[in-house]
Amino acid sequence: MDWDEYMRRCSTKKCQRVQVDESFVPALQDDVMEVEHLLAEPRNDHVSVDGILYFHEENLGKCYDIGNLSCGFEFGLKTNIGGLGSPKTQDAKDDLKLEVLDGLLDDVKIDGLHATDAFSGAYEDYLLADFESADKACGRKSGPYGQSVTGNSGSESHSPGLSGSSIGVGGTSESIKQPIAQSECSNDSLDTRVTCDLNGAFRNNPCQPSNGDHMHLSPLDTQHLNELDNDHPSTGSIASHENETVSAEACHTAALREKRFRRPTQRYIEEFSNLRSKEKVSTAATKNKESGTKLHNDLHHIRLRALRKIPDGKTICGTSDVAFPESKIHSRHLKKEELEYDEEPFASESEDEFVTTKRSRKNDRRKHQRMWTLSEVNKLVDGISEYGVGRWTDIKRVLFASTSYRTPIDLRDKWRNLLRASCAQKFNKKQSEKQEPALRSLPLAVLRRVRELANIHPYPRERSSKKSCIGQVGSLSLPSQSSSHSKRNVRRNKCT
DNA sequence: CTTAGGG
DNA sequence: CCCTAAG
Repeated sequence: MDWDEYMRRCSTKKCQRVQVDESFVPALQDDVMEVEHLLAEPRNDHVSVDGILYFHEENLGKCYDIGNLSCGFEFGLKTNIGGLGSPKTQDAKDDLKLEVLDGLLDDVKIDGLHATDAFSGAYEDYLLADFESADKACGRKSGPYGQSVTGNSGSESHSPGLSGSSIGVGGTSESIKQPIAQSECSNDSLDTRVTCDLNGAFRNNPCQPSNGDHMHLSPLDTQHLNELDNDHPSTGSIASHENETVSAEACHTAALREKRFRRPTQRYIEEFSNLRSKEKVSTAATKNKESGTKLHNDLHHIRLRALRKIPDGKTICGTSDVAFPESKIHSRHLKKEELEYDEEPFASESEDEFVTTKRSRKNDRRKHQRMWTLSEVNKLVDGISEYGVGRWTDIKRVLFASTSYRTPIDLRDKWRNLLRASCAQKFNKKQSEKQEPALRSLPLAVLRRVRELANIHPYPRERSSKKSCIGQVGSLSLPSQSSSHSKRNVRRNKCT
């Protein structure tokens, strides 16, 4: 009954690509039971959309059940929202529904992957990156989100059992590899390709005419998809979609149009990701944010992919420096970003979204320098006071989990600089009033905390030069950890 | 892999 | 911020 919970789960499972299948069923057993009830033949213990859609495809005569299923979803959502008594019933419902669909979509993806190991890598990425946009492409012009799902499942869920059908999948995978190879513009090509596939599936699917059954998904989801797209919040177009039943031809022509001029530029990609991360912070309802984050991450993924395909950073086309601030091709960084990209939820500290790109392109080591904000410094200091100096990885994991930049090394460097700054300030204050540029924006509160911590956790080697500083600061409650005791001892004491 | 230290 | 050496 807990649909809210269910949908939340659906959307949060998004990134855990493989696990979804296992955890899906047990976690949501109660809810799933309803679905099963609606279906005439629940498919083993694997009750995901895949099963549903597969069923939908194979049992042509029972499309009605799908309609029922949709109704079931609708009903559940409605009742749920009603219970909440939210004034924004429509919007909320919209969100929730999208999340459901989103989660379901992911399941479809996963099943497709299971079915086709051969190209799982490319395929997975492709799906993750472009599934939504593809659906958008079709959904916006043609309507039912459900159609998109159906189409995809038609080409994918076939493969495991049926011998001949794997051709379709193979074809798909083949066609996607090429766009990916085109690196930066992969988004575009993939979109159109997927759209085509979808259309093919539609046309071949005898159930297609019956899509009026779950047509009621269309208007709202269309709207939502447009919002997701968020480039053009097409409020007007929704009305036009409202009452018309879109035909398959319409979808087809729409797809063709998409193919012709939908070409996301790099600027689009970048703006998109930035916008996403910014807006999510301020406006977005919490429900929406998973989807948005995913989209954002997808874009990020695309970018990474694009970067990887290019042998040398310099060969990226001219605008790349603007589009990809962190486009320095450095294996270490790529690896790191890739590792952490999925835990990068629209950096809640996107205040510091700007990257200081003052230095330009060439042979510049500090290509993506990011200014440390006050909040970051505070977090760092907190972390140090909690974990001690030297546990940079821990600090990063706990306090900087949301900021994928800022490696543990960065934290350490920053701390080093902070120490230096605090020392310098002390020093300068004593000597003269002239301030070092380093501590211009450093509030005294932070400075004091830094100094305290500097007393408690002497920093390696810095001590020699620092000792003079902190010695003057006054030994707060330090017995005598001065010289002979190395910092290691201090740390060990703290640990144990 | 993580940290320290130096550039 | 980057690189390298050391544990």
